[in-house]
Amino acid sequence: MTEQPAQTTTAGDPATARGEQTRQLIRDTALRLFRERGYAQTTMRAIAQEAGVAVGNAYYYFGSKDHLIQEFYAQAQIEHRAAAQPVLDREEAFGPRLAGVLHAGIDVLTPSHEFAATFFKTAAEPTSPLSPFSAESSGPREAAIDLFGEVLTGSTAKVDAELRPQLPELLWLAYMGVILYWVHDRSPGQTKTRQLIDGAVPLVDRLVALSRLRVLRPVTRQVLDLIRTLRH
Amino acid sequence: MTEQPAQTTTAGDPATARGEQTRQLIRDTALRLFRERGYAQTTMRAIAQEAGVAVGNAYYYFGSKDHLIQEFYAQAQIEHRAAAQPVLDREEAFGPRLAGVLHAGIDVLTPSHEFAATFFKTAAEPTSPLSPFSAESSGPREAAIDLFGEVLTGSTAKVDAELRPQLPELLWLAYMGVILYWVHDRSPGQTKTRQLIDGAVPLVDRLVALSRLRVLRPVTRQVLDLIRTLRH
DNA sequence: GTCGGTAGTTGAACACGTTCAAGAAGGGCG
DNA sequence: CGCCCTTCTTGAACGTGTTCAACTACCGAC
Repeated sequence: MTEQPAQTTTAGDPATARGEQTRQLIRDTALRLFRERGYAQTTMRAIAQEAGVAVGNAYYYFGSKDHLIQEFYAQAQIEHRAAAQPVLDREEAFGPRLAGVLHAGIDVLTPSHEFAATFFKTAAEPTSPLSPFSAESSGPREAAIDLFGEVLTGSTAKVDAELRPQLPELLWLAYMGVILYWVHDRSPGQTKTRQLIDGAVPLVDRLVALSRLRVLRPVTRQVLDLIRTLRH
Repeated sequence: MTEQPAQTTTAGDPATARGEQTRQLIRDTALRLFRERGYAQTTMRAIAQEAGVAVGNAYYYFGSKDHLIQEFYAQAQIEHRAAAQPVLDREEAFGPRLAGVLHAGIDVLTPSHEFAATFFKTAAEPTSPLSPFSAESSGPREAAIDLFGEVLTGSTAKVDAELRPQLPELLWLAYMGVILYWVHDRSPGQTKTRQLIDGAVPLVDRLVALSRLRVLRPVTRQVLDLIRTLRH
């Protein structure tokens, strides 16, 4: 609450300084209210009032209510990366690394399960900047794909040479599938999602290993060709 | 436009007669405007005005604007069924039957591509009655699953006995995946989606055939166990 | 210090989805 | 014909996300 005239955050912050505090204040207030009351129940007026600013001020920093969700995205991605670090340090085999990173992602999201469920509708709209496939989301998305790249590069797994460059993105896609399941998961504590991860990872692991077999080469190539055709 | 006091539609219509005409008028007007202007751009006031009724009247028949989408669902499912019939009559092999039914589904949806893209956001919300997984959508959903059941039962394909009962629902799930891709497909005429179908069907076909091999039995069983655990 | 311009801030106003108290229409029954 | 009850219809009013013209705070230039 006390005045903080000097920039105390990391030096060289590229953001223009003046409104940065207000921006963060609005963002933090919004994310807190989203968690407390849910997305639909949190009005822009409530966010503004709670943050002690005018409604229009929130719109100066965030183009719409939806854009506040993108802040949630970015933060979740950062926390996911941090939560995954111990796993990447500890595990060497591909399977445990993948499982660990997937579990870490769900760990991070769990406190926001109810809230996330309601807001994922916005993310699903293709034209929305909130879509995980959109250009506006490319930052967090690429960071996430890189994370799955690390799952791979740090592991002892031997992967088909053609498959390898595609695999991080495919694993990210699988992660999106896990999240889609998680969002719909009404089991207590989302236990089912954990079972999905533990059940699917060994299958993926086996599939990746099989992709190197000579007999399966044609199939592998067929699948990869299809994927290359389909991705943008 | 002329008065039509007597019930001229199929006799024994279970709906209460009085407001049925109004209901259909509102529904048809809404679906037309959705196609013409898009979902977000069509206001409830516009629907009411165009249909010549009061705004509140639309809410007497449809709980919300979203509920009008469910009408679209139902209609699309019926048209899909009809469009699939020739394929089911003509083809015998599993692959062509599946491909034909998938293409028929996209055929039916194509005129509404833009509109569908915007409204799928609502469908993605788990708590929404519009979710394809929701109880309220069980009618169209089960009809769709049955359609894929017909793809299977009418075909000459030999399927693993354990897999068979699960397969229709899995094929429907794959169809949902195709639609998800189609919604995001920005290629002219959604050509990419057609390529997805033509590329993925042979793989599914091969996979289904392989499921019977003794060597792959453990994997098949593992996958089926996982699915059984996960579905509700 | 004063001026000018940019960055930041305000809150009333707008369009929308939705609700609801009030009423109209219709039909069965005496 | 008059009565009552259900079904249907109305449109003003509410709360929401969003916009925007006006205003204020700050900072460098002279």
